[in-house]
Amino acid sequence: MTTISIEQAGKYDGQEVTIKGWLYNLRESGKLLFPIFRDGTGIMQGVCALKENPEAFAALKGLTQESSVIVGGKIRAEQRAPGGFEMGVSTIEVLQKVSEATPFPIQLKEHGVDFLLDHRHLWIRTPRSAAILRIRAEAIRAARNYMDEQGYTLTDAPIFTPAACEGTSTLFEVNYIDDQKAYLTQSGQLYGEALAMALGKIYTFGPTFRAEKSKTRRHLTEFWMLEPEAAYAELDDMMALAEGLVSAMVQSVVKNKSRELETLKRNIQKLENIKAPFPRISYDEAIAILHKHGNPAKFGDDIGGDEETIVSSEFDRPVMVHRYPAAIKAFYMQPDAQRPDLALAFDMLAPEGYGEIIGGSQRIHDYDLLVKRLRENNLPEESFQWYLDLRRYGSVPHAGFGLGLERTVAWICGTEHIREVIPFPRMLYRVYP
RNA sequence: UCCCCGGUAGCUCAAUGGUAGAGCGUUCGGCUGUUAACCGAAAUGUUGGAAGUUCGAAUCUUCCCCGGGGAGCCA
Repeated sequence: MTTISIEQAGKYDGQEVTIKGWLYNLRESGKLLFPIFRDGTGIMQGVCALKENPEAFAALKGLTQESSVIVGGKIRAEQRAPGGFEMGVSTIEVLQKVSEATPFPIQLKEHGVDFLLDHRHLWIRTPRSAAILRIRAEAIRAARNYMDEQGYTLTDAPIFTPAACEGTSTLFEVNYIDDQKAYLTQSGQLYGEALAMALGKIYTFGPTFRAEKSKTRRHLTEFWMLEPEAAYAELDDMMALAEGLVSAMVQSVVKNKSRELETLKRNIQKLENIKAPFPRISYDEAIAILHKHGNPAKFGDDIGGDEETIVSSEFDRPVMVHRYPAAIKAFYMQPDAQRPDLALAFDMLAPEGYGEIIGGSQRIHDYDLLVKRLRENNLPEESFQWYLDLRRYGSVPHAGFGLGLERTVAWICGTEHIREVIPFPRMLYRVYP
C-alpha cells in the first residue's frame, strides 16, 4: 500500500493508503472512534467503528496522545472532517504506546511560556510550531535564491574569532586550544568585507552570538544573520538590495506557505502588500515624525523600541531610515560627504511593531580615516591590522547590511516572541533543552 | 546591571488572614459522526525556599532562588 503524506492526502481520494505518524488526539464516541493522526506534514482525522474493524478498534481504543502508529485505510472526502478529508481506518500498527503513567506533556490547550520552553523538544510537534518552522525554511530558501540571483556568492565567515572587535562585553569567550582565548562571532561583517574585495559581491549566512543580557521578545543569544557585502557599492545600492531581499522572502512565503500562515491565523493581506519599493526616510525626517506624535526625541538620540514602533506605524510596509548621526553609530561607517556629522547607515524597521530587522551601512574605505576612528573609539589597532590591510591594497567604496532572520520570520509569522521561530532558542538564562 | 510582574495538583488557573478548589490530563464507566467531543465517578498538593508577624499565613513582612516582560544594547 502506498505511504502518503497527509499534506498530499487530497490527491488520494477513494484510495487505500498508509500513513506513518503519531496519534495527535483521540475522540471516543461509544463504538465509534475518531483518532486524529499527524505525520509532520499535517493532521488528518480517522474514523474507526467497532462493528467494521474490531481489531483496529481494539488497538486504537484508549490509545494515548503521541503514540507512534502506522495506519492503513481509505481516504475519502468528508465535510465534517477538519481539512475536508478523513481516513476510514482499517489497519493500525502501534509502534510505541505512550505510557498512561507519563502522558505527553503538551496538551491541546494553553500552556505557560516556562513550561513550553522547558519542553521545547516536544512543543515543536504541535501544528503551530511545525507551521512556523516550515515558514522559516521557506524564508531562508527565498533569501538564498534572491541573493544568488543578484550575483552574490555565499561565503562563510568564521564562528571562532580572535580578539574582541567592538568590546568584550557582548562576546562569548571560549577556551581555544592550549589556553588560548577565542570568541564566538557577533557578526561576519569584517570578514565579509575581506571576501567582497576578493569576490565582489558576497553574503554570509550563519549563526551569530551576543552575550548581552537582553531580556526582550526581540532578542536571542544565538540567532541567524544574513550579511551581504559588496565592493563598489554605496548606501543606496544596499537599500535597494535590502528591500528586494525582504520582498522576495515575504512574497515567497505568501505564495508557497499560505496553509501555514492560515494555521498561524496570520493576516495574509498585510503580507501581500509587502512589495518593493519601501519608503525611505532620513533620520531627520524620522525625528520629525516622532515630534508629530509628541515624542521628545532630538537630533543625536538613538531611535529605541518605542520610537521604532511610532515611525513604522506611519507606513504599511517596512521603512528604511537612513543617515543617522555618526556619533551613535559604529566606528567603521562612512560619513556623508555633504554632512560629515551623519553616517551613511540605514536600518529597516518592520511594520506592526516588530522593529529593526536590518541594519547596514557604507563602510569607511579611506585608510587614514579608519585609523582615526579606531583611535577615537579606543580600539586596539594591532587587532585590526588585517582589516586595515583591506584599505592598503586596492581599497574601494563598499557597503553591506545584516538581516536578522528570526526577527524577520517572527514578523512574517506574526508571533509574539522571536523564540518561537527558531527550533531551540538560546536566551538569557535558558539553554535547555 | 536597573525597573515591573509572577511562582498553588502533571498542565491552565481560582481561593479578599479562618476546612486548599475547578477545568484539562490520568484511571474506571457510558455514548455510532465527533470537532481542544460530551456525560458520570475516582485518584492526585512540601502553595518556589528560609525566617518572621499572628490564636491562625497560599494570603502580611524580610531575605534568597527560579522564570517572564521591559530599559540599555542590538539583528
